[in-house]
This record gives sequence, structure tokens and C-alpha cells, in this order.
Amino acid sequence: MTTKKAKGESNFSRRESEVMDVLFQKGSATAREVWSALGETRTYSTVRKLLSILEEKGHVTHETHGAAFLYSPKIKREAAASSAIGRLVDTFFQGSVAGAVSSLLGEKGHKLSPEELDRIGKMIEDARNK
Amino acid sequence: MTTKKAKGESNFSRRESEVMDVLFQKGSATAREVWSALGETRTYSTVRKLLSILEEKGHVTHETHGAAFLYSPKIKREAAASSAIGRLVDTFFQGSVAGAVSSLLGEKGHKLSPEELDRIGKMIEDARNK
DNA sequence: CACTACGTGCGAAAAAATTCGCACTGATTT
DNA sequence: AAATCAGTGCGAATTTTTTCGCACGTAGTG
Repeated sequence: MTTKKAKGESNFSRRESEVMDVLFQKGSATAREVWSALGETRTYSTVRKLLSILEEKGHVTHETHGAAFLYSPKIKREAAASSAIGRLVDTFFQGSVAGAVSSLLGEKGHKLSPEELDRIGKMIEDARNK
Repeated sequence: MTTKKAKGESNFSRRESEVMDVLFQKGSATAREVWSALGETRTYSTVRKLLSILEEKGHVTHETHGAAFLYSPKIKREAAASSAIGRLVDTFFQGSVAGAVSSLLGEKGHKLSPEELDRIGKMIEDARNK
């Protein structure tokens, strides 16, 4: 089983994912914050529109925080993450987790602190004795 | 440094990445094969158009194979993969490879064969003594 | 109060991405 | 040769995305 699109896949358009990224990273943010985070390369108005569309589509919620709206992603970061990473592993590594890890280590390997390596090593251990 | 879009990022549109996925998985394929792989949910004509657009944009090449065109991705699978995985790690795990690996193990952990775990473990070792 | 600074909503223009149909070509089959 | 099948190229209609501008509302300040 290597390919499956079925599920309730998110499926964001270009700009949409840009703002979702910001939201995932910040946890939540006002329209203006998202706008800045995006490099103010578009209009503030544009960003607001995106946000409201995203909300309309059910990917985001807002709550009034003071005067402005504070937006936050509706799906949990983890859900989105594992869904995304799973899909990626499928399409690029034929479902092989090892392959993905290998690429991960190769890419940023030199940046990995010993601590991180330890943590990962421990995770492997845990997975093994289960 | 957690966010960076700069580079020569691929940036595919929805349908475009669908056909790229097929190409990455199969290595190369004719228009008709891509069409089937896509579930024939659109018209064969549509798929061909996508392919030619992709080629025009430089993401794909074709060589005449018998009567039909045999398309294949121009960027190496690895390049595309590590770029994609890197971006994913940045946006969902704040650049933490360990976090990504954790998610990976959690997701498909139960499916991992001891062999795969060993392979991964070995990779960690190698990365450590470097 | 008048003015300024920020926020939201909404409609719609502009640009991109998607989807097809139609014309033509080269084999193959009858 | 005529009919048929499988491919390609290309123009263009449709849909979606993206981007803004304009109208309006609220709070703070001189």
C-alpha cells in the first residue's frame, strides 16, 4: 500500500499553505502578524481575505482577541504533520521510513547536535523493545 | 533559521504535484500510464496537457518511446525529496529532525520491521561518529 | 468633536490553474 | 484503400486562486 489520497486530506492551495504554515509555526496569530510573517509581500487586505477563506473552508477558527481576530489552525499541528509526513514518505520513499530518515540525516546531519542524535537513538531503542 | 522559501523551490500546483508524484513513483511513464495511475478521474487529454505544461516549465522531459512519449522527472527524486522533507521539518517541527523522526516512528512504528529499525539505528551511529 | 490608527466585511477584477475538444498523424487491421 | 486505434499539438472555455479597494465600525487623542 503505497498510494492513497482518499482520507480527509487537507489540500491547500499555494497561498493558503503559506498562511497555514505561519499559523502552525506560531500556533495562532492575528491577520497582521500573519501578514508580517509573510514578508508583507502582498497587501494586508489580501492576507485577511485568505484567512477568512481558510476559515470558511473550515481549516481555521478565530476568536476575538481584544479588537482583532486571533486565528488558529483547526486541525492540530500533529495531525497535519503526520499526515503530511506520511504522504511524503509514500511518494518519495515508497513508504520506507528508513529511507526518509536517511534523507533527513543526510540533509541536516551536520547540524544535528549530539543531544538530538541521542534522542533519536533512544526513540529507535524504544520502538525496538515494543 | 526556521523559515526559508528562497531557493529554487519547485512549487507545484495541485494537479501538477499529482502527476509529479506518479512520475516520481514510477520513475517514468507515458501519458496514458499517468492517466491510469491518477484513477482516470479526468480526461486523458487533460493529463497530457498537464504533462506538457510540466515539461514547458522544465520539471519534466520526454523521449519518444515507440509511438508515445515517455515522460520522466527532470529533477532527481532525491533532490525533490530532501527539499520537500526539509521544508516539512521546518514548518511542522521547527527544524527539529528528532521531532520529525519521532512522528515518523509514531505513525508507522508498528509496521516497522526489525530490519528497518536496525538500518535506522546504524544510520544514527554513523552520523554520531563523524 | 474631528482626526487618526486599526480592524472587519464584501464585491469583484485579474491572474492562474484545470479541463477539454478538435484537427492531424502514423500504424494496424479488415 | 478504408476504417480504426492510439498519440500529439494547440486553442480556448471554465474554474479556482489571488489580490485589492472601498465602505464602515471602534477606540484613543488633542
